[in-house]
Amino acid sequence: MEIPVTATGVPSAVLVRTGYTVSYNPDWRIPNWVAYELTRSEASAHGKREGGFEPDPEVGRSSAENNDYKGSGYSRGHMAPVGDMKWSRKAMRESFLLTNICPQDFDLNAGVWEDLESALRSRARKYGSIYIVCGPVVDSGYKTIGRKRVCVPGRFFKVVCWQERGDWRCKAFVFPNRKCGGTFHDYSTTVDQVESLTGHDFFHLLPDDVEHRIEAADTQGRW
DNA sequence: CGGCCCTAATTT
DNA sequence: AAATTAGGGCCG
Repeated sequence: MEIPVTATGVPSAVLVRTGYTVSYNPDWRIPNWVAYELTRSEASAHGKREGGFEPDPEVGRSSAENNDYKGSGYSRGHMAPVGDMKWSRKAMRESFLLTNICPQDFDLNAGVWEDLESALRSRARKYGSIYIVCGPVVDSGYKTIGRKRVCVPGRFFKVVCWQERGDWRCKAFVFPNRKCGGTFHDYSTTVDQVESLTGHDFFHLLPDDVEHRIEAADTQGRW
């Protein structure tokens, strides 16, 4: 359900992990998207943050390295967050692979981005499984950092869908890659808009009429 | 405070 | 060289 159809013409190596699936872009050295289902029990797990950032051996030389991020002015921002992987030590460890990481502004990472992650865990605990996809929005002429020329995204998206009282619902967000004021609600948009920005097709397993209806609707304020 | 990170120093 | 420890900054 959560696995998108990747935009055509975009380099992609799909890697299936314990807690998430990633479409890795070997040219950009960052993911195209990261997708996973977050269940009620997974979102209820808690424990010590454990693990360290490391290159992904599964993609060989195309992996970003820690040196690329060092002193770059950007943090190593998780796409599938550690906080959503605490139900398994292996899943937690795998979340630190640099194929799951993007150069992200420090204050965005620790600010509204983290806030949204936390809010989604709450929703999963309250309503059951939710399906989460997130990743970068890369503009032409993007900046890079490090020897491996790791792409610095201009924006980040996060789209989610879930079933509530028998109805499918979804929400979408886009954040600029810098300190974002306000709350994550201020960055709400439509799934259609994110599809337009990225070229990916989200939640394509939904019945066509449902997909068409809810992905066009801006659901701001309606959780 | 706990959570997202960072760097430097120290140990092995 | 690699792992661990200690300390710092920012956010909500």
